[in-house]
Amino acid sequence: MPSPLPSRTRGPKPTKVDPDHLLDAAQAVFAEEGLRAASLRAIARRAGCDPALIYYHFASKEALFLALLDRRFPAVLQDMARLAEPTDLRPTPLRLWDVLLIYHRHLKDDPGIRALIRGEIVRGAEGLGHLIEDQIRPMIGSIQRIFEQGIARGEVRPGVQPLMATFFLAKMQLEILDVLPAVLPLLTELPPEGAVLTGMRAWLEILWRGVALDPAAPLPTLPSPLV
Amino acid sequence: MPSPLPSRTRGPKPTKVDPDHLLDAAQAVFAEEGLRAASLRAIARRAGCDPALIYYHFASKEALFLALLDRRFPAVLQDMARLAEPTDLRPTPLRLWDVLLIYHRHLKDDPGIRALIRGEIVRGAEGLGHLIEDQIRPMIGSIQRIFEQGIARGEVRPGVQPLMATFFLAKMQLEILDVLPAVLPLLTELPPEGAVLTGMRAWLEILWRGVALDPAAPLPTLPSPLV
DNA sequence: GATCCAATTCAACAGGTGTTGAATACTGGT
DNA sequence: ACCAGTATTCAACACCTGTTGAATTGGATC
Repeated sequence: MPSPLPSRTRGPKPTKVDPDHLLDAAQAVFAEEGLRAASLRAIARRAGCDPALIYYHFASKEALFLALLDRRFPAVLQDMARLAEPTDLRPTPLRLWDVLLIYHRHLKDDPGIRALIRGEIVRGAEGLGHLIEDQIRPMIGSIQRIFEQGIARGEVRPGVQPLMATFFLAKMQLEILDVLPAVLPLLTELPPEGAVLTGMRAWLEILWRGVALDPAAPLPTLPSPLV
Repeated sequence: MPSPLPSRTRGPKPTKVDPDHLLDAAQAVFAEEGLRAASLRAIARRAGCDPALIYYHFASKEALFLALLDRRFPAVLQDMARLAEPTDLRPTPLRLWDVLLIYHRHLKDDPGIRALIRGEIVRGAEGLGHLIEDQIRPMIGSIQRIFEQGIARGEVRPGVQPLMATFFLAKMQLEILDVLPAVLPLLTELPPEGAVLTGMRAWLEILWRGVALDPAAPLPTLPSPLV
């Protein structure tokens, strides 16, 4: 026995750890710990592999995070773009409600990405330039267009600035998804379960009355999200 | 010369480093780096002293942060309580505008505290219990009362839920202070200087029309903040 | 002048971080 | 049977973190 101990743990596993599985783990850890506090070791532990393996699939921690975003954003962007098509002639409040539903559908379970859109995108993370250009700006453009079409169709007050309204609509929805379920039970006796949906309806009602040309007109019934 | 070198750097400085100066430095670093990333070494560097000195005045990093909050909150709370007194018979939109102005005045230069109110308060930081009980809950209560009084006075729609409206009003103001100056130049050619005030006015206009009993009534002129 | 205390720094600790180079094992092709 | 390539781990690097105990100094008090 010349060699001290032939270790048997190295080499490929019976079932490969594909990059998508790593992204799942990363998403979960980012969600729990926050962006900065999430460590590669924690992510690797979650994925059941060694931290070094992450570097086999991704160039760095930042690249891992960017890959996470690149996986999620296109679907949101696409949904939003479809919603903004001028051939959609439904009442504007219904379309705005759909904006909220799209966020709800795609971002409900991904606080990491919400945190990014929320603010992390502003300061730092140099590699984000392409994301802002390719995904976020068009997404905002889509919502903005819904407001513009609403003005043209005589449903929205002409005094409303579409970009501001977009900012308000989207930002608040992120807050509703993020903190309302945590904050509402702190302030009332309400259970957190219905908090998000309650908040969304209350928000759209106030926002719509705020921007509508005829605020006295009744809101159409807002369908619940499909679960 | 028996001793190698009698160091002359130790001992009290000619001018004492008082705890308030440490808090100033801490606030600045928390603002720039974010809560988690702000290191005691960076704070000490900013304050021009050794990291260990921080432990002479504060028990831990968390205690330092809590002291920072305890220094800022009472003034906000007091302003808000005064504003909510039922003897204030000015039009409700003017009072809501004052809510925004109070946030603007006290939190404009303190992103660390804004970040805390925004979300950090939810997850983690065990020592925050007393703050929520003593400062934040009464603060929210004050705003809520303004809405309730507005309903009683026939200015606000009775359908409006005061707590939800409070959440929307305050949350959005934090977003306006926080990200609007950074995000607006990214999306338009507008300079960041006027972004906050423009955003605040646009926000109050939409929110007020959204909650007013008579949304057609014109907004009173909103005074600019005193700088 | 000796003594005490408050204020400050130094040097180190233990632990965590992102990252890398080398070693290893399995698989498929020739 | 060899070889190449792919996927995986190990062990270490340099650095940063919050925190602490001991050492030091200056001023006030006795």
